[in-house]
Amino acid sequence: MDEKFLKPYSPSDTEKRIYELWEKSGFFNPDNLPDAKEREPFSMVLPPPNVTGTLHMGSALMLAIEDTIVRFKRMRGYRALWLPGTDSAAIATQARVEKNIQKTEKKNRHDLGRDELLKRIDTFVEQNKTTMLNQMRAMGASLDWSRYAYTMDDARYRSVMEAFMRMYEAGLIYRDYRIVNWDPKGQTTISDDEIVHEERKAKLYTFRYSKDFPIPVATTRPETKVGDVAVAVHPDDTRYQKYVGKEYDAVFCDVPIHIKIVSDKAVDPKFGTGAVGVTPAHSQTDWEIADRHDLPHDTIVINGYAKMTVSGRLEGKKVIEAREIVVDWLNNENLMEKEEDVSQNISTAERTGGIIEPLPKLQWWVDVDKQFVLSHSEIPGIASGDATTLKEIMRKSVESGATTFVTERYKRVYFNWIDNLRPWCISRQIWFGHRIPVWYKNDKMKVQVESPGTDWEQDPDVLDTWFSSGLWTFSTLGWPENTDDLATYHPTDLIETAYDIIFFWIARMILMSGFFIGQVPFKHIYIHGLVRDVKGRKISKSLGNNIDPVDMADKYGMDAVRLSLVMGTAPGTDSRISEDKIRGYKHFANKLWNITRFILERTKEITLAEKLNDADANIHREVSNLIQEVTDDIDKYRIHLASEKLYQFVWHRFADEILEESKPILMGDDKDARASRARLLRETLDIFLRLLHPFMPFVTEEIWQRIPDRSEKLLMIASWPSYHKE
RNA sequence: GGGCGCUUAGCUCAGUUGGUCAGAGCAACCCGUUUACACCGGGUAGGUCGGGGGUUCGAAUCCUCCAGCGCCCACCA
Repeated sequence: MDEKFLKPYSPSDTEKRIYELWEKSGFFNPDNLPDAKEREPFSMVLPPPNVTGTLHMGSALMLAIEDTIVRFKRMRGYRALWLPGTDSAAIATQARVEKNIQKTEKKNRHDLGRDELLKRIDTFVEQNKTTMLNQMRAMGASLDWSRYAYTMDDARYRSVMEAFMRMYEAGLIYRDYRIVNWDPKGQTTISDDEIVHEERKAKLYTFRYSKDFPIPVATTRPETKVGDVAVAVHPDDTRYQKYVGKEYDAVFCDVPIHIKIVSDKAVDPKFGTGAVGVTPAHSQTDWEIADRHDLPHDTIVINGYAKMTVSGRLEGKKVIEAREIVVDWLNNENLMEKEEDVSQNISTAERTGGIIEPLPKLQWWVDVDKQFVLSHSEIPGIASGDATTLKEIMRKSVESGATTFVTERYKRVYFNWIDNLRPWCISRQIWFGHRIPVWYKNDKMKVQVESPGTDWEQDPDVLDTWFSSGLWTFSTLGWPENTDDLATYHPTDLIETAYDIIFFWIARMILMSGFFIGQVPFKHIYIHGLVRDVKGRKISKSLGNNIDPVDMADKYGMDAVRLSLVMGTAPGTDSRISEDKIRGYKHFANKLWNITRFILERTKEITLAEKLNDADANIHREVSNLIQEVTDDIDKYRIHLASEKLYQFVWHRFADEILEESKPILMGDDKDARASRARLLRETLDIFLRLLHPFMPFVTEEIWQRIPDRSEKLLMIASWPSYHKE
């Protein structure tokens, strides 16, 4: 017996060495697996972590689940590909770098210029990337590094440009002047789903524009009222019918305004006074009302820095200051009728926390409702050559079952989102990202990747990071080229990700994959929940409750960290992590270590029986049932149950009972019983190592490398145990 | 306003198509150090599975109502 077994299992002496053994074997690349060509493919892309920092427990959970599945599939004989990558996370990354520079050098991005800022970002990204890839290795992730992709690398750049061009040619990408979600803090537009609503207390003011104005209106944003062009009332509201169509002039806080009374069904007669001051340039709803009534849209009174642009006492004031000034003015003029406290949802930018200022801007959009002809379609319900829409692709892909949610309820969440989907704003006023391939000269515009000539100016904006992420399942496999990888591994079999990016990412991948290759991007969607701290709180920097997975692995071993994340964590539900939990699973790794020691020690001088006796055959059947259940569980992605069953059986059935009762047998006089039991124990150990390997790859491989009679050299590619159907 | 969930032992949660599903881990208490492991073993705890009603031969598991809690979406100014 290997002398190592005489001491407790030491993860820190083991993990790095074992990972190198795997990586050097070349079998992370499925094409190197024995008889690769005969194997059925299984593929999965890693949701690329943002290069903004280091891995957190959420990423660790994701890696643990995915690695467990891909190791299982590999052992089951699949040509298993797990494709690694990292994400540039445009806005988040640029914001981080800008902040650092602001702090250390007191410079903003304009002081540096576009080229210099991008250089700085590249340096930052390189550093983080190295750290993160090493962390993924530390997790034991059996990723095929030969296919590593980064959202901003050359191959992905080509895919993104190609995608933009094709969508533009199909008329799905267009440029439009309309209200956008402007983030004054990040100085960029963001899409609807990058908004986070925060409930805050606000005051609702009821006032009149002037003494002779007939209708009082209510607002939470008095400062925008200098941009009003109309008052809208509900068509059925009898109180105000007589005023509809009338026009009034007033000077509101030094600003001359012209107000027309219109009737529009978007107005709720029961809210406030039943009359809305219409501010087309600073409200989505109002912009649409203005559209319907042919009102002017160009009454911009707030700029991109959230400051007032009108002249008079409000000039240059921040919106918050302007609000107070307007309120004072209304009170002084006796125009204020009521002030009441209300709570309202305020829109903030997910990445920067800035309060969104709706502003009209000329931006690029993806039209999800426009019809186009999908020339090639493998999506059930849409035939090749059918006219369809992006929204329909998203709907049919899931409705038809071509792609399924492992946790059924997320299907309804997904449909709910599609139903509310509006045009997707894809241009961002930042510098880090894929620059929009559009060129301008005077009032001419060309859409192409290469510059049309020296006197043409490229659009300064870059694409929403989710635009390129949406291509991920196929851009990583070589699209737009017709590669073998694409033919072999797409659609991918599984996507595994957190529920907070179903809309950002899952839906966009379905959209993009459907449009560009007429396929679903993946057959199954496994959604995992958030990892919370021991008190159930979200893990965040400000709370300082982050537990670093690699730190924990240094203390307790990565197998323990992985088990603590996976055990009892049902798909789609949040879980809690604590150091105590991790410590507990370290004990399990050691238990397995000692089980091995016991078996090797106690059976080394016994010649194994040819055949199991009846008692041992019964135990073998028990083990066989376990194999069946565990296999079935993992096949159905119930890895939380599979791991618990294994833990339970190995420790409390096998070690506590079977090994205990084996002691007298192995030391007894019955030679046949001894031989039979020795064989049972050796075989069962072999089976356990295989079954446990996907969950705790390091300790199982380490043991495997040290047992004398193993049939296959590397546990990582050993075959999954078979079982007899009852 | 719309949607999705949660409520099971002190704590954290499992419970897959309704029938050994009333469970696990941790914590607690008692006992044990005969050589695999003290990173251990044995034992103990009695939770009417949030509440009411219903379907069923049978429900934690399906339906309905009620009470708490959470999340997501939404242009109520």
